[in-house]
Amino acid sequence: MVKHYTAPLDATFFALSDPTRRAVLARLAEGEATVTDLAAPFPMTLAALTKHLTLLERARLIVREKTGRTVQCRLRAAPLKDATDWMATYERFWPAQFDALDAYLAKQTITAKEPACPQPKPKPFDSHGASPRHGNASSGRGRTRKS
Amino acid sequence: MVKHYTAPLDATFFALSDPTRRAVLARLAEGEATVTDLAAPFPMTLAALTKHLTLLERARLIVREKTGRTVQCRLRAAPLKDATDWMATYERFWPAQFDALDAYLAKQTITAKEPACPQPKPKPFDSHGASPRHGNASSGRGRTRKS
DNA sequence: CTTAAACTTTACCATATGGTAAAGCATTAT
DNA sequence: ATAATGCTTTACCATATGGTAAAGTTTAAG
Repeated sequence: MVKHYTAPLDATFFALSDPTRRAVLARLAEGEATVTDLAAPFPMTLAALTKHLTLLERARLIVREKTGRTVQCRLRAAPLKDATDWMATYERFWPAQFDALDAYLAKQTITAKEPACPQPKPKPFDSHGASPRHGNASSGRGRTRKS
Repeated sequence: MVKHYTAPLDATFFALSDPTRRAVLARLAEGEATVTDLAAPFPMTLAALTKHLTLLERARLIVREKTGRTVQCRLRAAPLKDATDWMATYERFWPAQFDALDAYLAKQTITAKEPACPQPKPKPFDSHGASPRHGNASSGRGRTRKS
């Protein structure tokens, strides 16, 4: 019944590939909640949500703890770090951007007289015409409703 | 036949949930390659790999361009930025960590004499070993706090 | 012209999702 | 004791994966 994942990242990325599950994580980021609480916003049965929770738990993104009749769910975001680390490997292929470190170094370069270090300009490999969008990028949070 | 994704992130994360596809991206990070080149390391038919490539293309993580008889595939990592941005929302729930900026500041504080310059690591790609377990210490991106 | 290469497409399969409905099971109210 | 809560589990379905084998298509060689 349960797919055999060859690597933890398989489960992590798969768990994140569903909008309902991402919304559940977003909700849990605000604090633990019961299964019924989590199910409330969605147009699906409790049974369906239980399945999603099982997947999230398998990916170690949440933990469920039964307390009497209810079940408290809590976020466990550690796997997200590994996933982010993996993606960071491809950072130099992203469209141009600035983050805290870039800003920090840029500031150093500008204010400080010393030309810090020759910035390793991310080799433009291709610059794939993608627009140099900056800011957010449609982050999750907004529970993408599926109906 | 093709699943209808409610959001781009669905396709991105799903594409990343398979070790073969992650290995393909790793290979493409070293430069474009033909379908046959990409298929070589895997114990599966070309037809099977074509399916993976179709999924990757659907997620806009690669582009295929037919040149004569062969098809060149190129990486398009832009979607990874959106995915990373989404995960960054949960950074405060990660276990204690150090990223490039932390390391930089720590170094400044501890050995204030060092010629501060976060070296761009050589980027050790796990050659499509399907197990991207490189313990990369989170490369620093992540600080992408919007707002 | 004929054949081989390099892919893609088309059946076909087995399994996992994503859902629902209904039955189970503790636990808590009444 | 009985009924209602809060989940989970068990069929059951439809669809998408992940693969294979075999046929189809271009394009390049001989």
